[in-house]
Amino acid sequence: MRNIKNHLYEQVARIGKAMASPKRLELLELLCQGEKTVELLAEQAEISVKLASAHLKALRQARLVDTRKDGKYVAYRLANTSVADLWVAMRTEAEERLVELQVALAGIVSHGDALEGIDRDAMLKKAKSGEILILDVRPQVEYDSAHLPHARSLPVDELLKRLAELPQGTPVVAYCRGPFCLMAKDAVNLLRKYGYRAQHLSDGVAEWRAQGLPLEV
Amino acid sequence: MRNIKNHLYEQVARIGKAMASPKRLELLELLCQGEKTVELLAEQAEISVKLASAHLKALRQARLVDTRKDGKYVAYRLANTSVADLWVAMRTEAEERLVELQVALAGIVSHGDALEGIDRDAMLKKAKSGEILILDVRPQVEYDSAHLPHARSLPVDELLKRLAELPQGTPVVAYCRGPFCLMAKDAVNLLRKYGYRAQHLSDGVAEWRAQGLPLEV
DNA sequence: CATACATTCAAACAATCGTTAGAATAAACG
DNA sequence: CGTTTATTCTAACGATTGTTTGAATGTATG
Repeated sequence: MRNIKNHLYEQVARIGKAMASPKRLELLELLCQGEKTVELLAEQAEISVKLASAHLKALRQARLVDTRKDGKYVAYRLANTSVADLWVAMRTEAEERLVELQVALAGIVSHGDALEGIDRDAMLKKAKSGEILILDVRPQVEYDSAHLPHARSLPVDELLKRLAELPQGTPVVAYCRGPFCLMAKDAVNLLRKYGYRAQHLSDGVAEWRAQGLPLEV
Repeated sequence: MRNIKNHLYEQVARIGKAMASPKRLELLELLCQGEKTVELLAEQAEISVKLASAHLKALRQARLVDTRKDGKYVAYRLANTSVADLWVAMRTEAEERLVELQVALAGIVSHGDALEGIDRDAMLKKAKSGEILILDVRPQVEYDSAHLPHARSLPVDELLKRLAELPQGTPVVAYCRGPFCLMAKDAVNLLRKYGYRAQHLSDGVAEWRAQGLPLEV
């Protein structure tokens, strides 16, 4: 009786343990942006390939991610979009409960920089009509994997040299991988320096989807 | 830059770490049933009071639970119902992903015993009209804290001696703390032995609420 | 077939965690 | 005021985890 119960909770704790490491959470968030190789994940999470491999193994043992051999490479992807939802739920809980996190987040976002208390449907409508421009500043491959409706891809690395592509006078809403990703914030800073009206949206595709909103592929 | 990011993920990992221990998960589930003292939690989770206290401390440091001094006792409660939602989300993910858990759960529930693929609104309607009887077999105090609409309290310990209270011929749907709790299953076995038509519902109040369904207090 | 390369495995270390036992608080009650 | 009872703190241990290093696997490509 007690043994059975222990076993049940131990199984759930496997999921918890997999999500109990900051590095693994970062890897999960990266995987929310689409399938990636070990090497790419290691680079983007700024850890060694070996360490990334070890953490990915832990995630795979908890069945949160799956692998696919692609020639020489091993591509990792989320086992299911519900894993992204769980990540978003846990991060949201942390944002609500942990003052330290609130402070840290407040520290990196300047006032007026972020779009808050948004009506997302209204935003989409404006984007559709061209009243605003939604800019996906993540790497192109992540945009290709999935992106917000009506969003245009313009990776933050290329933003400066491709500024001319942007319509003058149209307010820009930039987004990236989510609230912990600083690319959109950087993009907004740069855009403003060049005279654009720009704000960033803290949502990434995972947050968007978790709210039941549509995505484009 | 990297330090900031590390700090952000570390904060979220605090929530993950708190939910990475089977005992703590069991305590969380118990707290989903309402406020409880350390002693009661220790008893119900079948661990020492000291260990319960240590685990509760960890949960409190992750801000998942709050305490309230009640005279001689310290009462713990969930910091918010969203914590229960997170527990349900994580458990659901585990049920979907982990074969070991599926096997274990299948092993404890006999065929035809559980109510599956239910229309919950239809069930409530039947309960309201008296066509079926929803039985809350948890301890009375947990029923008092919150329970399913139209449910009647009849703790499993008292079921045998209070059998007479049940209307003859009305099918019974018993529920308890959730899918990992075996009280409803026990109740169903006992009821059937005495000629009642009975099935158990794997939902507890946390699962019910997580689906956005109403509760009574 | 041999080489290069991506990835994983194995071993090792320090750091952290789960658990128990013993001491310390802190509040109620006689 | 001292005793009892509930809870927490401290210290200690063995077990587990995160990380690095070096070796091993497996797969494309020349």
